[in-house]
Amino acid sequence: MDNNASPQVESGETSLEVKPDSQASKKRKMIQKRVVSVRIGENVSKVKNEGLPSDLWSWRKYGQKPIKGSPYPRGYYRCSTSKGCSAKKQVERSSTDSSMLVITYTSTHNHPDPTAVSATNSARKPKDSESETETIQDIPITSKEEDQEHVEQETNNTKSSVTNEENFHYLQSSIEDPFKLNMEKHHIDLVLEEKPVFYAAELENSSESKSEELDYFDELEELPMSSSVFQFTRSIFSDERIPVAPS
DNA sequence: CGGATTTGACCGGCGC
DNA sequence: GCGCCGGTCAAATCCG
Repeated sequence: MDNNASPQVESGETSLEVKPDSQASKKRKMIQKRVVSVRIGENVSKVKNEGLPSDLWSWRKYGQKPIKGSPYPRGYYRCSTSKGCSAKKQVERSSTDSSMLVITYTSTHNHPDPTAVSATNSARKPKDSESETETIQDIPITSKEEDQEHVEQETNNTKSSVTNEENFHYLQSSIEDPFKLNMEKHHIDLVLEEKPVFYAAELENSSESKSEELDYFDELEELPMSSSVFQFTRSIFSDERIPVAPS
């Protein structure tokens, strides 16, 4: 079941994935969302090092639904650390790049970092951060998308600094439809295994976001690697890699 | 036995 | 007004 890349038969939309219309549409109310693109290797099942900085929290999956336009389903996670925590996370796979993970964080935590109390910021727990891995293994990593143009394979090529910049802008501008990126066939040539390739923060002051702002800032503190990520991203442009988070 | 995960159904919003 | 899509809840199941 590897060549089955057309499970979009839930509504009768037998048409191809060529549906460049699901964009420019603001779904519901746009709240503050943070989209983090992470590139993973094929041996993700075993690689359980420090995943995402925000993954320190415990996530409980509360739903999963196939997304139109993507052969991979999207997993919905909720913070299980605290009962009153409204923090949510959405993990989905790239439609063209099965090695690319798109994690969307919504809302914020209402409790202190549980790991920070025991793991601080220099040591991590070799047990958590599995929610990510599980989601990955749940999806067939068999990248046999020859039905289109198998162009995402060459993504490993090094020397697309320009492309990187484009992607960067794209992500920053269109955070609500990262899929467009995939369609662009321009991927970031990263050589990382499980490191955030990109970090975008989108604040939407629709009407009244008073406490939310505080939360947002508070969250920044939760991400000790946020600065590192940025630094890392910049390094990519210089075709240079820096060892993040020493084991 | 408890907690987490899974899968299906239901609801809400938006588009046409 | 109807249909489509995304998101959430709830019950059942599995694992620790």
